[in-house]
Amino acid sequence: MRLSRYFLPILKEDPKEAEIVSHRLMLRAGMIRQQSAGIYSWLPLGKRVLDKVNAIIREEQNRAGAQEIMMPTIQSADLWIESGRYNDYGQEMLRIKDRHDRALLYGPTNEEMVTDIFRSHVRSYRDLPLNLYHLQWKFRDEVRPRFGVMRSREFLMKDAYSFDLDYEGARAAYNRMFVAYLRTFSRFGLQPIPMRAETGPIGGDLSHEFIVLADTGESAVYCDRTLLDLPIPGEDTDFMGDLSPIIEAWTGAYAATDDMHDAAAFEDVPQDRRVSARGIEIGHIFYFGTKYSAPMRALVANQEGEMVPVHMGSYGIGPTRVVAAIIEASHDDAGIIWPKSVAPFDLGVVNLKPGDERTDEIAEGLVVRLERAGVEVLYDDVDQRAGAKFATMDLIGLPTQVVVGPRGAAAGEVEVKDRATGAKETLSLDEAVNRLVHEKG
RNA sequence: CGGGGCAUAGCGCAGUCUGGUAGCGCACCUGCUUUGGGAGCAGGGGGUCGCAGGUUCGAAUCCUGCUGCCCCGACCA
Repeated sequence: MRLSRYFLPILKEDPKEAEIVSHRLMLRAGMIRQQSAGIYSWLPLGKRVLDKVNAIIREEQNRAGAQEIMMPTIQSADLWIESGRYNDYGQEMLRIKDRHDRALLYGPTNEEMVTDIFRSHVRSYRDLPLNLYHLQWKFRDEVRPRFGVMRSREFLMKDAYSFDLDYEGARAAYNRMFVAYLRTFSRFGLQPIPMRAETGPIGGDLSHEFIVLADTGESAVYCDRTLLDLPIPGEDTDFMGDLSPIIEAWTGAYAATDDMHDAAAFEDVPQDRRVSARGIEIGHIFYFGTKYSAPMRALVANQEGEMVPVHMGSYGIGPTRVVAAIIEASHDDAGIIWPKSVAPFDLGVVNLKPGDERTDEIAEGLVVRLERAGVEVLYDDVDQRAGAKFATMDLIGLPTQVVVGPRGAAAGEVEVKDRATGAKETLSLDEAVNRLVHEKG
């Protein structure tokens, strides 16, 4: 992609409304635009990151046996009246009337709807376990949206919903999502810490929040340092097998958010292992049993032929929030530093002197070779001074920058710079291509 | 929802107190020079001053009402 043709409205100055670093950098890097309080458009650069995040989520959900569906944003109030939540949910629910004066709502979550889908198609325990997930926009009419997409009113949400015959089955489903979450967040370059959580309005009695530590986190969190060193379950994890040893390892040490904190229990953690920090919640998983299946009569026949309500769980990740969390965890004074897995482009090629025959030839040849090899390249062919180009590249945070200047071009050399470390290396064209294609691989 | 604040060009701001034909920096367009860390000079384009009323010969400025947005707190993925 040529930068001269790319819609990247970067800002040199800090927008005054942005208080936290991720919000500021997302606006400055031209990733998002606020349309209304807590409602954002995603511009090309931001959209690319969001797509990468979603792709990883899908891979790991599918790996864990979940199946993707898509449910509407607009729901009928009827289902919510049935579950009893229409009155309970309160002002956060955006309620709408259609032209026939029928009560609709913009979905804040989808337990009722997925339960309806389930009950209308599944009759037997033989069809279980089942896990359906979707990625969809949700709306919660927060009293005070803030921090950009970290706490917006409209936000993208991946929600998975599991259906099992009994508690044991549901527990296994919960464990599968638990492991999938560890893998997912790890692939974002984040270090997830599962913490026991309150179940809130979703209900239920088994719940974990996945927290990443960040100075700007919304809540105080406390945990045992050993959790920071646990190995992430590998790609070869057998999701059909017994995952409980993994879960036990990850839930054995102390970890709690502010509202669940037990100061006395925390005292039992050796002093040098106590971590007291701030955290961002990027995922939340619940087991809630028959809370919805019972009132909504989502019943299946068990082996004895009795109709029993299914045991359910729900498992959320907010991709839009995740993008902000990644920036909170990975940036410096110059801008964003994307982990390779979610970077909007693999690398940027900076042509320091567009219009110079030799420099253009080297830079464009490099771009073509890299793109043919499947590398995603943002090619800065804009006629600007070097300083401005470097500042832009640093701001948007592509993991690697390849600088092609007239001096190096004459010698057939380019400079490869690592955004995170700042390390620069001068390489021949062929060396650079080999290296960069290999790193992408 | 309690408390505080802001609204003037794409962005950041001055002008409002004390009414008199709307300004600065960045960005944008043209030209020349410049060219390895956000260039310089010259010229140029762009604003119903959030909206609606009112006062006045005259309102960005004074008065009334409304709307939007931000910050602190309570609440939340």
